[in-house]
Amino acid sequence: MLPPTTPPADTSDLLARCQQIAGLSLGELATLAGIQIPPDFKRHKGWTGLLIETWLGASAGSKPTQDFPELGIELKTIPINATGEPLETTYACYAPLLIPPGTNWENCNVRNKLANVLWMPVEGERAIPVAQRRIAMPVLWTPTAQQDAALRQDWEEITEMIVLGEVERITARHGKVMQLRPKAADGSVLTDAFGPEGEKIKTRPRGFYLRKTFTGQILRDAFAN
DNA sequence: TCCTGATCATAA
DNA sequence: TTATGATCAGGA
Repeated sequence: MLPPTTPPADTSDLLARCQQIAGLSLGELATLAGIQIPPDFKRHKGWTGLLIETWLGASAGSKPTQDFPELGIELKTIPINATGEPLETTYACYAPLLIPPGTNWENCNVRNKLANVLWMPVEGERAIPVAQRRIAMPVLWTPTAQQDAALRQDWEEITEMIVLGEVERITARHGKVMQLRPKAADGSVLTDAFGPEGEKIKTRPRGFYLRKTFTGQILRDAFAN
């Protein structure tokens, strides 16, 4: 078995590829793809995501679009424990701090990113050697009306603060299901934002993240019944 | 123990 | 510099 060389033709093709790798270990998939296996993720934080991308035929690169543009689907690998609960929050997307006029929940990037997400849960407990961690069953998710409303509420609260020049007051405690946190190589990276008096300020770049309680519910719902 | 803020690697 | 892929790790 080798990784695909073309993008999936359609959604069922994509799901078929997921089924092919479900149950396999990261070590098996990496070896088959000719990819080196790191001892841990201290210096390889996105390794699992990139490995799964190659096995599903996602277009590489760091474009602010979905992983499967023609299918309108975003891929997210998510580390889980033995109970199937998320071990980490999920990065959604980069958060613009100079928000163009006319931006609203309906047309914002984060909603577009989360409209259709293919969740690929992967065993992530640090006690399990990287090579032995297995891929779980995929979950193709679209927010319910309730979930969309919850995301919208958090987005509007956070975005309003950004627009009002209060980005420095936003902490990870804001937002019931989605939060804003630093997203950069380190604390020295700065980008433009607005301050309280409408002046330009420099601040750490931020990203939107989904809380574990939220993603945990998505996974639980998918396997309920 | 868990969460927030910090951090690591890479591409264009 | 922006943006992708995320996980790390120490203080609350």
